[in-house]
Amino acid sequence: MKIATWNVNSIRARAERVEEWLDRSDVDVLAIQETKAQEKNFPYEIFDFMGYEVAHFGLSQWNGVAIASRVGLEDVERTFAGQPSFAKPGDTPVQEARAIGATCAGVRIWSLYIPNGRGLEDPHMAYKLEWLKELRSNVDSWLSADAQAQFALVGDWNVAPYDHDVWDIDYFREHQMTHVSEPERDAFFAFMNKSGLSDVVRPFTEGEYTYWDYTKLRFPKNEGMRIDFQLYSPALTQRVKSAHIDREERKGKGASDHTPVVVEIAD
DNA sequence: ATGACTGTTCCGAACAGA
Repeated sequence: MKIATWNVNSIRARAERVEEWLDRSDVDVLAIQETKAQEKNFPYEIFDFMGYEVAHFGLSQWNGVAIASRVGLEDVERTFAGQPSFAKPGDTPVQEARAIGATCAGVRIWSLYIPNGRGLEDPHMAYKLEWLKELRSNVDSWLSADAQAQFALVGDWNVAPYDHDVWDIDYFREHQMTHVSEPERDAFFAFMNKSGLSDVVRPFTEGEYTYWDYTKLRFPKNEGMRIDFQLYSPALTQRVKSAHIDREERKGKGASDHTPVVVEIAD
């Protein structure tokens, strides 16, 4: 079984590319982030046509996550327990469309779009860190209920865990950029070090990126970042056969700025 | 080429991404 995650940066703008990619990638489950669509605008027909069931969670033109599967799609959950809300001062707090879970062929899949911290001192950074903390508390409760649980947390984590996960760490430090700060990295590594999950893609793809900014010719120069991950529970990690990052999909006109990350597990 | 982006909203400037 193949499980993929892909931040598509608008499902409507990317409809044709998503359909073509599903056709050639032969994945069984695709976790999607940044659909940028409300429910009524989601192009369900693409997935019907390609033989996938799909569950979407979208509240506005921002965020939006989905899971498409051709091996079953059960027990869909929108938001995780205790998922933090965000509100601008004076506005009503809202749980944003950043997490959707479903069980596909016995594997619990979560498609996740971790908040962008925006700036090291920005209120969104505290939101991001709290969001990761609450997510990990769910992981701990799932594993304490069943140490053999098979689940996958996949998506756009908006964290570059190691210095070599960005093209030039000095550039990031000089510009006081997010994604590489110690608190963000601590929050990310806690999923491995404290909760026992595994980044199952890195061993097969070290040195590769998953994202390249549209500006400044970042892709042709291969000035990218590794920020999209698949983190698996211990029992699911045992089933991993291989993984790859589909750099080809970033090429050409009309590509997303992120590219798909694919894992194959034993049936 | 001495700079070079993409998307949504409801028609053009604001916002967001990272």
